[in-house]
Amino acid sequence: MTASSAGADETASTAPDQPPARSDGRSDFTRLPPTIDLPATEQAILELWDDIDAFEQSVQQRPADDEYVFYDGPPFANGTPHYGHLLASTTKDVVPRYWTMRGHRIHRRWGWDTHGLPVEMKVEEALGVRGPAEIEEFGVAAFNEACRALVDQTADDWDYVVRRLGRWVDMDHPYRTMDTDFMESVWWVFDQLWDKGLVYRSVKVLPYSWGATTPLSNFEANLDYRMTDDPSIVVRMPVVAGNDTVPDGDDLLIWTTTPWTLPGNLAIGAGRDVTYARVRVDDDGTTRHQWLATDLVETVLPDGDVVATASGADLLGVQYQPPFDHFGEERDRGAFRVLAAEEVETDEGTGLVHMAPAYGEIDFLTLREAGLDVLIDYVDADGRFTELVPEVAGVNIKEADSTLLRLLGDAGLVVSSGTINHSYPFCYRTGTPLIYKAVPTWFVEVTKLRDRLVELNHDIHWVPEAIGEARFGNWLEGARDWAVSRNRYWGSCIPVWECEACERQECLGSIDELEERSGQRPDDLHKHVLDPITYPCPDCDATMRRVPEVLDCWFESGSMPYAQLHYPFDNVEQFEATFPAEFISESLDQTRGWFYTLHVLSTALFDSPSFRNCVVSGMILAEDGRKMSKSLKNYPDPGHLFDSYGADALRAYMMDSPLLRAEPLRFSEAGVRQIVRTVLLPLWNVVSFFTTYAEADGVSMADLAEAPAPADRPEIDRWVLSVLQSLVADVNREMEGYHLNRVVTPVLGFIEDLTNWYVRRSRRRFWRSGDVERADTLAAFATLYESLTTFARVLAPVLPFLTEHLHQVLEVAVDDDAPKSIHWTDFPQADESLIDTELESAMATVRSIISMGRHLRTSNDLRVRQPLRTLTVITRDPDVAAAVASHAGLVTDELNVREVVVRADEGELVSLTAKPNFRVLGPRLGAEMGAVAGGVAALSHEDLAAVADGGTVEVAGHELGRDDLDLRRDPNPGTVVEASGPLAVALDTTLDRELEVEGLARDLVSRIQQVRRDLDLDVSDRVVVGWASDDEQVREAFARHGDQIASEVLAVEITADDPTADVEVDCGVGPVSVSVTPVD
RNA sequence: GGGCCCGUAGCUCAGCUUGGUUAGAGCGCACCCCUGAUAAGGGUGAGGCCGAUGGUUCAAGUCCAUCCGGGCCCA
Repeated sequence: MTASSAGADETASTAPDQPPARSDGRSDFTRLPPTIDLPATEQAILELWDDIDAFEQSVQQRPADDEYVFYDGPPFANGTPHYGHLLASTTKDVVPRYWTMRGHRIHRRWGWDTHGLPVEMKVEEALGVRGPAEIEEFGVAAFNEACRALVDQTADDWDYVVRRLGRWVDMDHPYRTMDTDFMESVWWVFDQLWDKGLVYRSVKVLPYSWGATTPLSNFEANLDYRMTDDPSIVVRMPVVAGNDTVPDGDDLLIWTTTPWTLPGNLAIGAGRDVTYARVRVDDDGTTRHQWLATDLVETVLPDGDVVATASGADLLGVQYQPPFDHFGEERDRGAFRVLAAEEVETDEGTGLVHMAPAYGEIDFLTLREAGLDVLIDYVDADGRFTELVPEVAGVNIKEADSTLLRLLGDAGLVVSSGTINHSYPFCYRTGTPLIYKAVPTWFVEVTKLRDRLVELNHDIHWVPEAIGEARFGNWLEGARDWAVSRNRYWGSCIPVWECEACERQECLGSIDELEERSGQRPDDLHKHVLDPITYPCPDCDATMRRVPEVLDCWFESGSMPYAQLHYPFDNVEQFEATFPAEFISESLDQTRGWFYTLHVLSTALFDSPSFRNCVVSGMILAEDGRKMSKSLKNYPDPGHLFDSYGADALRAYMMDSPLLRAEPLRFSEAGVRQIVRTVLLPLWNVVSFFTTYAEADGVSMADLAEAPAPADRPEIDRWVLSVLQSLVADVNREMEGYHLNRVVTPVLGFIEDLTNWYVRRSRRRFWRSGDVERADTLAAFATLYESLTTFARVLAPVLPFLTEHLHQVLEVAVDDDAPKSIHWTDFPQADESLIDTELESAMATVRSIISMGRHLRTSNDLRVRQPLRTLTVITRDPDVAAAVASHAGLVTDELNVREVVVRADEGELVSLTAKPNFRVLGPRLGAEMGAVAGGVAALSHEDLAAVADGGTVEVAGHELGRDDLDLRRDPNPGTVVEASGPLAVALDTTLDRELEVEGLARDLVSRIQQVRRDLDLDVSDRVVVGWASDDEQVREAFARHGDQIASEVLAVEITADDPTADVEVDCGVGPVSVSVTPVD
């Protein structure tokens, strides 16, 4: 796959009409075909990297004392990689590759998130056990070992994909959250929080399955929603201590679908801003006044009369009589009052919310917010009422509904009663209805850290910036305490031991501490190993047992900076030298995930952020705008993309997308294909072009070394080198700012400049048989060589494969001292001395003139081969005039005109018109803008010409100068003129015999070249051309332009009236035949 | 329900921070050119009530409000 100089010998050409090369005439380069099999090339590069140990070397070659720290955010070790992972892996590869090339040593250690519910669920499925009860019956030890085995076996899929993508990361020495060292550090982290008083145990209202006698995760709770019938009742609660708005004896109406929670009612929630109505109802001769949200009067009390309204705020504090009076003593602690609740809905129910804090999270939080630290839980683990509610003690809560309803009815409290058919969660394992129930839970007191979290967030450079301010910042400001315990099995354990008798609690921070207490030193810290380890209570000598919960696996992810190094038990110096990380990157969904937990833990432990730069990427959607879905098959298989287009294309496609601005991308295979067509193939074509002519011309590295210095090269060379150096400066600036999405677009622009302008304009200079100076040829080769090698390095982080291939072909193959991989080289730094902004802008002007000239040719049906006399550029802008003057040859050549002239006055070709410069005049004129705009439109060409020359004109009482107007040039009717901005170009379309014959000569060249191609001649083969024609113009063309034709088609001789001329060619004139015979 | 984000040409996206009157690019499409990069290359053209409505302003794709559709996270 790499070019070797050995194969170049036999094809070196020695053109007879050229001075001998100063080298031995042999090229160091071997011609490469214009087509390339990108996937196959990438495979070969992968092997090359293995052979030279490219990744490891790229790290080791950089100084150990100049480390750049990157943290890998671990993927869950289950399932196979999807596009989100490919995106993350690309970002996590591009940035470290760049900073490596900038001279830093970057260890890139892969991480595996091994714990948590997804793994457990998979194992449950595989083992055929479902839910906690069955797991415990099956045996926690066996279950956990099955989880461990599953994690071990998922690594292989990843290995292939990550390698194929070209990501350099050490997967042989990953950190894994299930390794004992990692888990011990997690203990240490937890113990630090404990010592700082940031850990407490409280309760959290969770989905609970009485069938499985266990709380479930939200994920599990969502697994089995069913439509089901439940009671739907409205109950009145009489006011016993009202206020100015709500008199004693009025009723507050609440609605519930869970009558079993009514005995637990401790408060009623009202929305402060909700409007409530006092409704008079006459029922069986009794008149009642009942309160509910105004919006719901129609629905709940259609026969009532609204007699008053009040806002929710007016209801607060009103005391009422609960429907079951088992916990009356709670009134002294603030219960049975109307409290302010958030998010009160008024589209169903009554707008007054029944609150049973043990059985609803909102209820719990609302009461706590109001300072009511009360919790009544009368439901046992099996879902039965306890003795706290004697009427139904021992009865399943759902089955008690009818009894409770009857009791309420007897008490005259039921306002309405019916059933509702709604979606309700069921236990995915036992099929029993889920309830919400307060469960003991461990918390980290994040609220105490909140201010510091917000402050330290200001030290983090977020890309895009708004994420840090808005999304993450808001989240931090609203942070609540973090529930870190899970009632599960496969995870790090909460390292708290508790005395059975006296409830003494001890948090252990290391295995050493465990050994001190218990005399045991386990080599594994999973639940099934730890739970049997007990020790006597230092206070009362009873047994200390570990609390049963495991840790939220996000706690481990957030502990990763410490735990991956087994800090503080090992690597203390290394940790201190490398914390916090320079760079991390994940997608938007990690705002509340990894980004958050990293930040919370490092703030708590070290009062520091844990990362300095964070690139947040968007979510990848399928092409139809929906989520990528395996069942819908609405996205291409990554393997198919690798095989069809290669990893470089996929990488560049993702980098050059809204994803790097944290916006969603509709993933499209066509987009990947487009990268191949617009980036990879054109770039490769240039390489092929270079090697083809370097070989044909026998250009060697020694020759390139003799090329003129850049400052002494032709303008087109200096231009492309200037553009390239500007690009280098831009790319460095954007990479330093982590704006990865701003890298590919300017790169595309350079490819356009290089291929469609530099190579196209310079093509003849590479062709030694042409009539060009040796120095000029070498300047062109050297410029193109330098451009390609520099450009390859600029692109190396994004396109590691193709650029490596270029490096091998253009550098390694010709220079024994070249670094063996492009990824071992240094990233280019802009050479300011090569940047000539005036030249760049002059060239841009000239290109725009040429583009306008082409337009004129097209619209007047004049083929480019037909020479024309004159192109006139009309401009009053001295910069434009200067640009044309210094590039006149370029314009005449590109547009095939004899001369280009510049003039300032528009004459009869163009009329000046103007629009107001709104940006300038708007603020000055305000409402008069409209009148002035009308006046400006009516200005004459002469008025405007005066303004264009620096004068002024009065419009609607305002003096307007050149900066106040936006001058345009409109072609006058009947002219061949194109106008844009400060200039116009006019084409003289007059043809005469001389021009026509010259055009014909060019056509003849083109036709003869086609014959050469048909004969499969090599680009440097010499020929004898014969021709025969009676056409007068043809004879004249050969007579007057024969030398030129011969030179163009490499004819050593042209024979007129050749009887062997038998190839008919069509030049739009009389019949012509030619013959082309190679000579050797 | 809340926070953040997206909605511009058939498709994928610029432009929105800092409002300025002719809204750009690429792909696709149509037509043309070139034929010594050739299973390439170049040019030209058609194609848009800038998600909707209301507001601010001399002026709104751009700012504000509401709504609709989609996404992520949270409830």
